[in-house]
Amino acid sequence: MEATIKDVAKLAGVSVATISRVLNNSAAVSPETTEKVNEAIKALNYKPNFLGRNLRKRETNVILALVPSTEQTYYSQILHGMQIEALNHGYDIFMSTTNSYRPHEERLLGMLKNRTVDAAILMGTVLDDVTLSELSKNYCIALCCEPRQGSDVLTVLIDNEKAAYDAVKYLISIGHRRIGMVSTEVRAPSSVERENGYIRALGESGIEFDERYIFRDSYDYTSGMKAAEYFNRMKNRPTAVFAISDFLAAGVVKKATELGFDIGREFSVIGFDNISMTEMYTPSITTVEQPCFEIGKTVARLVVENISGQNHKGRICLDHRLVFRQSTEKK
Amino acid sequence: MEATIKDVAKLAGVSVATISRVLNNSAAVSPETTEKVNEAIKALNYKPNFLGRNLRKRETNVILALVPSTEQTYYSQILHGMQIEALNHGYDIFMSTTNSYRPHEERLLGMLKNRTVDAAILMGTVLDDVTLSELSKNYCIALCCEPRQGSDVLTVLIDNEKAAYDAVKYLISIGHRRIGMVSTEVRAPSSVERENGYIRALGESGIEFDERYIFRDSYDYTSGMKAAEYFNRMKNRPTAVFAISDFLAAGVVKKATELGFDIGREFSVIGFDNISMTEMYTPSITTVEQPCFEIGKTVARLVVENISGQNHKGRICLDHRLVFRQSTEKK
DNA sequence: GTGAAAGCGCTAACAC
DNA sequence: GTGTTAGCGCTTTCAC
Repeated sequence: MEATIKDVAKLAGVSVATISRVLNNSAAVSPETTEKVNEAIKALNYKPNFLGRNLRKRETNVILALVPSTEQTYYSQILHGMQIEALNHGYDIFMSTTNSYRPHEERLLGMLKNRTVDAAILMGTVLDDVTLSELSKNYCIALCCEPRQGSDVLTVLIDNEKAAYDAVKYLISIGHRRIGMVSTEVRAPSSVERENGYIRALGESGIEFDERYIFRDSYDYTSGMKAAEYFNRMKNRPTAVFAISDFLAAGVVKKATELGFDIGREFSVIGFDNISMTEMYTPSITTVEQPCFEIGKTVARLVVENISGQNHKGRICLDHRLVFRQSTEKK
Repeated sequence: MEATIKDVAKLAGVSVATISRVLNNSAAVSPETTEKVNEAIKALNYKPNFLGRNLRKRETNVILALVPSTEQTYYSQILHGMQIEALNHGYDIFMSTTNSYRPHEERLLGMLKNRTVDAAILMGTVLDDVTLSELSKNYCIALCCEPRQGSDVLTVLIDNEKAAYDAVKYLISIGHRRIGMVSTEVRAPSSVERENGYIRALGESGIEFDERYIFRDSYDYTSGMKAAEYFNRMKNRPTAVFAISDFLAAGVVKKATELGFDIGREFSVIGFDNISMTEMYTPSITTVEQPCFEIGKTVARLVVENISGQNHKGRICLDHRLVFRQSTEKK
């Protein structure tokens, strides 16, 4: 059996209130008493039970970070940023995966309701807008990277439309006119916004948009390979491809290489996220980088502030940047 | 203000004890009463406060999974396995990162002491053996994939020595005699065991072990590139390389390709972990696969059983397997 | 089958 | 500066 605050009080010869005061530095305690208390704490190897504390204080100092899966390594730096910032404010970040499966996600969000956590940050969700809005009325939640239309839930992310626009504009600037895009059938808002950026960049450069230049399938790299095959079979093949994720871009590069294309300035590929693989790949892959660490820090800070009564909401956009690598380079 | 069990009791016209019974199915309650209670619960949109429950029951049904960082995607399937299995037993898995930084790890393990979590699973630790053993006396902890010598803490993993042995034996079987190894300066037990397997495989095949054929540096792929450069400068260059991680293997492949080596049967590379990149890479990389999902399920199950009073300890080994890809194939 | 009441470990108001 | 005490929301023993 572990020591409780009572045991410490008894040993130190003071009341439990005094122990609590020393523990929390919540009121003045005389130096002599403080020392006695600290000795008793050490002697009993006492650790406060947070269940008691949390129940009493109605808070846990834990923030839940929900990701669809940990397969996507770009979450790594976001998580790191959240953790560092949260720690600064006395909070811990716990991560869990929803597997993009509604019952899992609902179970985890139930932890807001049963007070297991103080807040939740969602990096993607399978909930509908209504459920999400309803939830945000009563609990402290935020979205990270993946926005929801028609909801003013606090959301920290980049401007996906502009990021895609910049990527495609760059492809145009190095001479491409027929530019394919690899997207997903799942209409995630970030994907839709990236498609819009692609379309705007073409339009501004007087290139007619042709729906057939967008290939949509799943998220994994085999879809990128399928995309490369698809583009290869077209009459007017694209000479460049913009993919909404690095996995897809890698698939395109892999298959295009097999098909004999010479990846670089002549046949260019741009991905999205700047996961570590893009640098390790041969050829290395040009990509759009999200400021993951900053995104993580920002969303954690705002969520902590919301827990303390503030009311940040709506979108907070941070700056993306293009990272230039071999897949768009002159040889 | 949220509804509490008292509010529900009042509305349903019964005692709080009865509400609790209905909630937990812990004792017989008449059908009529049950219905009244359920109606009141629905009417008030009541959700039990787990802080109260947890305090009273002295448990949280939460298991903490600690990883050094989420950069290593091979944790993904382990986590998934843990989650699925834990859920079956009514537990949730929360993950947090230690950044291989002792204060962070200690803070997180403090959650065992302050009862924020019921158990912890460590996929790597920076704690010393004594601290770890001491901790395991009083709390429910387990190690996953990364063992500790001289500790009988429950550990679920593969036989790293045998896995490395198998990989190197395979390289020998396809004709290699000069085989380099890429390891890390940090003497993680799993790395040491893999080095031992490498040495045993050479010995059994009558190949003299030469310390210079082991290149040790850091974990990331640039170290793999350095290794390739190092091996390339040797008089009797290796014709094959076994790396203790896929990142290192990818670095070797990348640099060796740049140096003009033709990766495959003639110059072979084997990695470790089977992260998704090994399949996406060009050439795809032969590697040792750990049964991650099974490892996750197993450690979660054993930990849950330990929470309920059992005393599993020591090593539990699961089977690895070699995944053959282009980096060891005939062209 | 149901209720009363104790109490999990802690904090914080209030009294002195 | 310190102690007394109520009570956070829940489960569970013990009566009936």
